[in-house]
Amino acid sequence: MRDGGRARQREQTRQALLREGRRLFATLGYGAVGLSEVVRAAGVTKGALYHHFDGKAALFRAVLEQVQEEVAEEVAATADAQDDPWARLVAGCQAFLNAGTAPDVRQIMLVDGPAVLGWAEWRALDEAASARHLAEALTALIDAGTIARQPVAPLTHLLSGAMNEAALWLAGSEDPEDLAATRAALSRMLESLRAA
Amino acid sequence: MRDGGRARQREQTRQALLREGRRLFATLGYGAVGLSEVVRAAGVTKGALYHHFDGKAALFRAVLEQVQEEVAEEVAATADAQDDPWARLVAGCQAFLNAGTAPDVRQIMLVDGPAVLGWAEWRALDEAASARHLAEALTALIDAGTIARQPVAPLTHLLSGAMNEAALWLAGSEDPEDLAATRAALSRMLESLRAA
DNA sequence: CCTTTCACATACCGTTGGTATGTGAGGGTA
DNA sequence: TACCCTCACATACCAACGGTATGTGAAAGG
Repeated sequence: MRDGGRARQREQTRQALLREGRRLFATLGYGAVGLSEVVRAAGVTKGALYHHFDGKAALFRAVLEQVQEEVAEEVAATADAQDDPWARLVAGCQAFLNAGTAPDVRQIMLVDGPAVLGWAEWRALDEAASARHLAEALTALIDAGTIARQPVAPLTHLLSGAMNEAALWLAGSEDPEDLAATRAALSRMLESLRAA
Repeated sequence: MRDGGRARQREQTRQALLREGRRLFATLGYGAVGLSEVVRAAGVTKGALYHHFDGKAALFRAVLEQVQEEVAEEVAATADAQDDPWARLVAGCQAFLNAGTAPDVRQIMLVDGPAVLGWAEWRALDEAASARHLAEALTALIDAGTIARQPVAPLTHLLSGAMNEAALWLAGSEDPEDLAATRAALSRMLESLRAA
């Protein structure tokens, strides 16, 4: 009775499951995490977990959505700080490179995501969260004549894949020079799109 | 006594496990495949599987190595048919795009691979099988002055990731126009590297 | 022919994801 | 305030799976 009623407690439990699930999925990987560990860390039982989520994969999906939202938000914030559409594209891409090197993002979003949910569903989530912004930015640049007119979907996937893999590599790299070199190479890649 | 001795039978059993494992991993995905299904399809028991492999992940690793060898061989063959170093790079990249759309390659090498073996080990295998060739081709082109001098590792990962994701997308795409558009976009990307 | 080895088969175990059922504290209603 | 229904879990349980320990019969070696 100290704080709010049932709804309060419900949300609190759900957040605890998401928090501990995310932490364990990120550190151990999806396959190596047992639900017993998750519920023990969250201070509840399996009954609570199955009351909030449909199963292990559903919990992971909820965690993944949360991670993707955070990444998309960070990328969008960085991009929107720029005025020029072209500068927004470049800044957004580099912001994604940064975000992708975080351990949570790396393991949950880039490594386990496609395998657990299947590539198609993972793609749908990624599309809704961040790839859509990339496609929109490219479309705007094409309409403005900055980039040669061409189908955006292939370009989106090529760039998205390039950044995903690069982020994965950078996350395991110790040489800080690699980040600068990758940014430079990515910039050159993007720059090549400007000419007709 | 009809055919060769033990060694013959041994190899036969091993190949049967690899064949059925590959088929099931490709169609159902690693997580959805039970070892009982594999051994039943191969006509042996779990004893045989654990006599040949250290476990489920080891079987998957052996299957993955086989898939990667095939892809690398196909890519190398296509590339080596070209005389010009630049033409070899372009032909090799497009051959990889083709190979990556095969269902086996898609599921085993691109989706489950990183999650099952971990990204680092998956990368090591990929490096040994195909990414090394890409890096060598880029190095040769840099030494020849065709591409501006720059670190090859970032470039390799950007291109490798771009092609992986593109292949994944193309595998699920129904529009045959997408393949042509992707090849065109990839060609433009590669072309952009020529200028200094 | 005898023995050893090898390539499996059989039987079994612990753990894990998932389910079915119990329960006690809200919280609306009279 | 007494009642009671609902909801947010806890408890108890199960089937299936990966993995292991042990048995076995045929092939190689002497």
